Amino acid sequence: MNNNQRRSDCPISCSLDVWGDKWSLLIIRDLMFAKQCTYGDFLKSGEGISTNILASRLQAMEENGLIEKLSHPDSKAKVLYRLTQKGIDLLPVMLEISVWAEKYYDIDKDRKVVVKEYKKDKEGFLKASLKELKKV
Amino acid sequence: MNNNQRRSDCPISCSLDVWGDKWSLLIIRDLMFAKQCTYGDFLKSGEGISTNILASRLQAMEENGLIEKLSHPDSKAKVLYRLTQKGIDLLPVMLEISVWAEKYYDIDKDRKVVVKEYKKDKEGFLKASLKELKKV
DNA sequence: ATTTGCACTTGCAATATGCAAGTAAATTTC
DNA sequence: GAAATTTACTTGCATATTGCAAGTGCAAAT
Repeated sequence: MNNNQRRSDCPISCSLDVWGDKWSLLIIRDLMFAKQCTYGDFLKSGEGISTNILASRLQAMEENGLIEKLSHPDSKAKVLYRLTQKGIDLLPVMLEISVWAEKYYDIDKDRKVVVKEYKKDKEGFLKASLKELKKV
Repeated sequence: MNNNQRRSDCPISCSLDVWGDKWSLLIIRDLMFAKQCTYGDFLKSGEGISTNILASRLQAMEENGLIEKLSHPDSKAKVLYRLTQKGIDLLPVMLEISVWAEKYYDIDKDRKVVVKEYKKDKEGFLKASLKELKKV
């Protein structure tokens, strides 16, 4: 799949090597909103990722330390995915992407509210959200 | 190529539809640093984009209003590419990506300096950089 | 008039994606 | 307790995208 060679030591390039595709950040998004997700939860997301791509992205992101697998308390058949600290640290990136998209595209109204709150007091919003994400 | 269908009205998804691949943000990066670039300048960048991919990305980003083409003052054979306001507005995204990468990867020391400056006073740094980018 | 530089295009092989169907273990249902 | 269902994947194959190398056409320099 994705061999883990860096293309350069540019931070943008490094980042794209890790999550620069059409799906990885959507998985991260789901985890940021829901905190924990099962494989099936990701499949249910609106964009319709196909199951083989989902499996390959989850594996790559686990190998790159963005997410981790946990055993589900309810059942051995289920797996819980969760963000690591490295994954949680993508929050500011996700929020700035949202701010940009909100300026130029029609986006979901719930997310518009988040953007508005964030813009009002970026540092404060980040601090509170990070605290919340780290909780579990 | 890239048909311009939205996958959903999620801001992350919208954004990825526009620049979510391994190359677009590197082109944006070059333009943010150099302000103006020719086709040949992009080809010379460290990551080694191939010429057909470069052409397709430039076209897509022009169609999506991130960049624009200008005639080169020196020669009719040359073309200058420049960021539009929409492209310039990706600056906070680029900076937060850099902050993330700087935390987890070994990055170029010049970029480390930029990250350090940005983190010291985000709003101030942004304001100054935006002003500088809009100048030309 | 010929060569060089610049911005692309084209052809083709290699890789990645998307869809549909399949598998294996764990759980639920009868 | 056997059979059906749920869950997390894997496999096969068609299609789309990428990457490499070579080619084209116009402008400018020699």
